[in-house]
Order: sequence, then structure tokens, then C-alpha cells
Amino acid sequence: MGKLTIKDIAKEFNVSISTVSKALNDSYEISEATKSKIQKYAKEHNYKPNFNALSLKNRSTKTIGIIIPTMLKYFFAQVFKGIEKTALERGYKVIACISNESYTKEVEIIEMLSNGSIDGFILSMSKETELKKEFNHFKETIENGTPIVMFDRVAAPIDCDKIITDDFNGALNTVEHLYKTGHKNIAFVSTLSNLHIGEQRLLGYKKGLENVGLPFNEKLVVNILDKDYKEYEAILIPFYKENKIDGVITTGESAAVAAMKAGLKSGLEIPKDLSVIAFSNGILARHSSPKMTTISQHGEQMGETAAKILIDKLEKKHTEIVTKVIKTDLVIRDSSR
Amino acid sequence: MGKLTIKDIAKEFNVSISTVSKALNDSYEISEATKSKIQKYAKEHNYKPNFNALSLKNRSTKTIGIIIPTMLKYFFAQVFKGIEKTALERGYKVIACISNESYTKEVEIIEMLSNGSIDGFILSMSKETELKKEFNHFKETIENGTPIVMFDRVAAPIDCDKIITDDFNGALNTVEHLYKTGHKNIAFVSTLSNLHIGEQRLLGYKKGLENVGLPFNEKLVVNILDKDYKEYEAILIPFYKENKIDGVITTGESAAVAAMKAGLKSGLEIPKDLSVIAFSNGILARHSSPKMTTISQHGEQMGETAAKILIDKLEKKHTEIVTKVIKTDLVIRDSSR
DNA sequence: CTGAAAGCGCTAACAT
DNA sequence: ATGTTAGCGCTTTCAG
Repeated sequence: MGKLTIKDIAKEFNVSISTVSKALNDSYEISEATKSKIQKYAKEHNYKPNFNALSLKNRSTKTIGIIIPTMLKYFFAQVFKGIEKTALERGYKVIACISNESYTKEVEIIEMLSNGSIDGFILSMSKETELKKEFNHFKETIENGTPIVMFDRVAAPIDCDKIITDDFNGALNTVEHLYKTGHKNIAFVSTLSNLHIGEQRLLGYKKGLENVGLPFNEKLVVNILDKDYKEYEAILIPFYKENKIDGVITTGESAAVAAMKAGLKSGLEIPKDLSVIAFSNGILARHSSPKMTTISQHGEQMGETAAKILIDKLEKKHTEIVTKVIKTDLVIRDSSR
Repeated sequence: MGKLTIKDIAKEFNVSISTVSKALNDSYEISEATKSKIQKYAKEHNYKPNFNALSLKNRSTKTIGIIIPTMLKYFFAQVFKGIEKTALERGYKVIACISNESYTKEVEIIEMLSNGSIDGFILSMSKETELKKEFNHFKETIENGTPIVMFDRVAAPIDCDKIITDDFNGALNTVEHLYKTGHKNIAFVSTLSNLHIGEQRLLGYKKGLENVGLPFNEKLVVNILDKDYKEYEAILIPFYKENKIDGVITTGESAAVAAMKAGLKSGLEIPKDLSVIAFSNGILARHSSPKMTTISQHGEQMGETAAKILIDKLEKKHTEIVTKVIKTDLVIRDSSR
């Protein structure tokens, strides 16, 4: 069954391979008669032009490499979905690789794919890469002519297309919303204080407080780093004891779940005494009790946008470098009043 | 920057391309002197053999195609992780595609990749495919010499390697466990009654009842099909009213969350009055309140096994067709006594 | 020890 | 309207 080739078809009809090639590509040079018989035969025998031969000839693989820190976080799975969908619609395949938050793995993946396997990258940095601030692997691949589109966790110094969440305004708007709905003591619980997106959310929180005229109180910022989600609750219970809190913004779902549980254990009713709102997009939020009010991140849209921008660039539909900001939405559920 | 080729290196040293090729492959035919200078140069200039040229020559791409119904379910994301990890370790890339539970999409993906893009497939059928029982696309690709490994949702009539969860014993053991811990009225809530894995779980449930000497009562089986998870609760509340239930086994997390909420609303304490145990593996289970006892499915291990089997087959390390059964584990948390 | 040449499957410029 | 040829980047006989 070793795949039908153009050569086989040529032999079948006693014509040259170039006649077959042209016939299959519907060239005006070939007579209708030969074209139709060759095309018919090809269809019947399920002929498919060999991918590697084409890629070799065209110097283009119609495939994009995706590097993401994990597929187990709903957000990244959503982005992946958006990329895959858009890519397929435009005739591209995706090679998906997981960096597992490791710098080394990220480098290895880029090495592995930088041999003509892919036409361009869509990626979100590993935590380790962001902490090390070691971006040479990105710089080099761009210099070597392979475009990169970064999303969510992007490297500021690298000159490439970027898709980011509007973290700053997401947090800011949430503070304003909480203020309008009668909250005065709003805490900020972050598990991402070492990442740029964590900083942006904190800045938005501060600016939000300023906008509504609430004082910023350092004590109401809780940074939880390198802890398992199981420990979150134990950290927050004393926090509630020491501070009179009526609103909490968290940078993620797990922290929000913990914030709610700790609140309940501290005798706070949700949302009567305490509102909890999380940066999040999905699964846990909708199933927690009470259901969580979220600053929703539109992962799928992010993926679609990233794919569109990369493919447009590959197909020379644009050349300038852009940064797209994806707005967040506040989705009110039951954990806030 | 257009990628360094063997030809460029040949020119650099005024030797032929075949000398370079041999030198890079450390052939005994080439003198140490030339070898080392060529290898040095190649390394310094970051030479990488062109992927498509190699694939064309070797008739092997070292990449595997993955087709899964969705990436948004934790189980599938876990399997993907296992596949990707194992593949990478063994020098393979993965092209990941989402069928979105659609038969047509599945066929299109297979078509698209059956042109020498991949050496083999790892897949889990779409629901639509399973319902239609339309497996010709699988049959044909196997006949065309492209091996397939199926996992979780497998097509019985198709003769290929398979990795399945031990759904039957998972359910059976759970019933026995519930019985031993004092439960007498055990319900089975399924959202998968139209799928083979749903049947297996039901059969295991029945056999479990038989083993411990409890009667099977049709009324205690609740089939929920084509409903949004938001409706589950409303279905279960009357069910609890009409039937005296002290244990529930569900086929998934969402149903378990609903079963717990409905229980609480019906005045049942968990786990004192009601135990809820779900087929599941992760995220929701650990964050629900109370935390969910689960029949855990080991998605990652499933992925690793699938990748190993496919790659072994591709590399002719085995030829026979196997079916691997992955055991489940009962992970006791707070929703059962 | 090194090189020439064929071939993997395909396209396209250039004959005929 | 059809065929010949070169070439994409690489490996591998076969010759020297």
C-alpha cells in the first residue's frame, strides 16, 4: 500500500510525471481529456501529494509549533483550542509541545522544531524562563527567520507579536465594581507576584483603589508563592482574623476557592459579609459553591487571535509587529454581591 | 539566515556534499581531521539537518498524530500530557488535533494527516463516531499501513492496539466498597449511557451489587443524556425524594457535584447520610466541598502507554496487536464514609 | 579517504 | 499538449 505517487500514475497512463503533476494542478497546458482521466484516477485511488516533498520544495510546512507551560490548566487548554481551530480553518497543522514550566525544556523544544518542521511559533513562556529573564532562544529563532507570536506570558524585551490579557484593567474594574456594590476593605490575594501578569493585576488593583478613593493598605495584599493549593486556606484564615475584609480579588481559581472556604470557616457569609472574585475562566468557578464571580479571560479568543496573526504574517498579509490586548469580562455569579 | 545546509558547508571547505554528510554522520570512511573540522563548523553554525529532506528520504517523519474529542476535559489533557512526554523522550513530535466530538471533523483530520505527515495515530473516538458506528476511516488508514492506537473510547470491531480503563472493575469495586462501609441503597448516575464505557460502568455496578447480594433496582439507575450540567441538580432532587438513597456512583465529576448539591438541598448530610463517588481524575474533585471521593483514571499513564505501544510498533519492536487495561484507583476523600 | 550520481516525491522553467 | 530537466536537502551506493 506504500502510498500512490505521481510516478505511479504516470506509469499507469504512459505519460510523464510532469503531465500528471500539471493535470492534478488543473494546469491550462493539459488537455481536458487527459486532465479528467488523471484526476478521476487520482481521486479513485485516493492520491495525496506527499507532505514532505511539498514542504521541501515550497520551503513551507504549513504547520505551526505551539509551546505552552501545561495543558492541565483550563486557560491554556482553551487557548490551544482557539489556535487549533483557527489553524485548521486556514490549512495549518499544529505541533503541540509542553514546556512544563521549564526553561531547558523550552529551549530543547525550540531546537527540535527549528529544522524546518514548522513555519512559526505560538508560545507562552515557562515560569522559569520569565524568572531567569533569559530570552536568547527567542531572539535567535526570530533572527533566523522563524516568526514567534507570544501570548499571556510574554517577554517584553523581545520584539515580536504579542497577545495579552488586559490584566491591569481587569483588576481595576473589579475594584471599582466592588466599591460600587458597597465594599470598603478589599484584599488582593496573588499567587503570581513573581510574574509580569501578577504585577499588572496588582497595579490595576492599586489604581482601582485610587480611582474610587480608597486607601491602599500593604497589609491587604497577600502573596502566596511556591505553596500547594492545600496550604492556601491555612494562610488565609489568620489573615481574615487580623484584617476586616469584605472583598477579595484573587489571581486564580484555586486561591479563590481557598478564600471562600477560609471565609466560611471564619464565620463570614458569602456574599453577605464577604465577596470573592477571581481571575479565571471556567471549570472550577462554575462548580464551586457558591459559584464564583470571575474576571473572565477569553482564552479561546486569545488562541484564535494568536493563530490569525501568525498565519497572516507567514502569508505576508502584514509585516508590522503588533500587540493585541484582549479585554476581560466580569462574570457575576454567587460569590459576590 | 536561510538555514545552513550541507551544501553550504561543502562549499566552505571545498569538499563534496557527500563528504560532509558522512562526516556529520561520523562515518568511518572519513578522516578524523576532516570529520572534526566539519563537525566543529556545523556545531558552531548551528547546523540542523532539514526535517523534510530527512523524512522524504527515510519515509518516516518521527511524528505521531493525536486526535482527541476535546482538550477542555481534564482527563484528555492528562492523556495528552502522557503522550507528549513519552513521545518527546523517544524523539517523536506530536501533531495534536481536536475532533470536537464530530465524526466529520475526525475524518477530515485523518485525511489531512494521511499524506506522510505522521507515522501513526493515537486517538480516542468522537461521540458521534461511536454512535454512528462508522469506523471505515479507521479501517482504511490501518490498511494503508498507518498504525492506530486507540484509547478510552475504542472501536471494538477495529483490529488495532487499544488502551482502556478498567471501567467494569472500577464500578464493581466501588459498589463493594460502599457495601462494606454500610451502604444499602446505591444509585448509579450516568451521563454516558450511550457510550461503551458507560455500559461497562453500568455492568460493573450491576455485578458489584450481585457480588455483595444487593438487589438490582432499575429505578436506581439515572441516565442523563444531552443535558447541560446546570440541569443535573433539578433532575436529582426529585430522585432523592422518591428513592431512599445512601450512596451514589456517577460517571463524571459534574454529575457528582450536582449529586452532592442536590443531596444537601434534600436535607441529606454528606457523607453521614449520603456518599457520593465519581469516575474522575482531578481538578473538580479536589476543590469541591466536600472534596470528592473518586474512581481515579490515570490519564497520564494511559497516554504514556499509548505512546509507548505506538512507537514500539513503528520501530518494529513488536508486531502483535495488544489491548492494555489500565486499573482504576479508589481515592477516598470527604464525600464518602 | 573522497567524490559522483541516483533517488526520495514534487514543481516549474524550459524544451519539443 | 506533452516531455525533459533541474532542484528542494539529504543519504547511500558505487567509483576512484
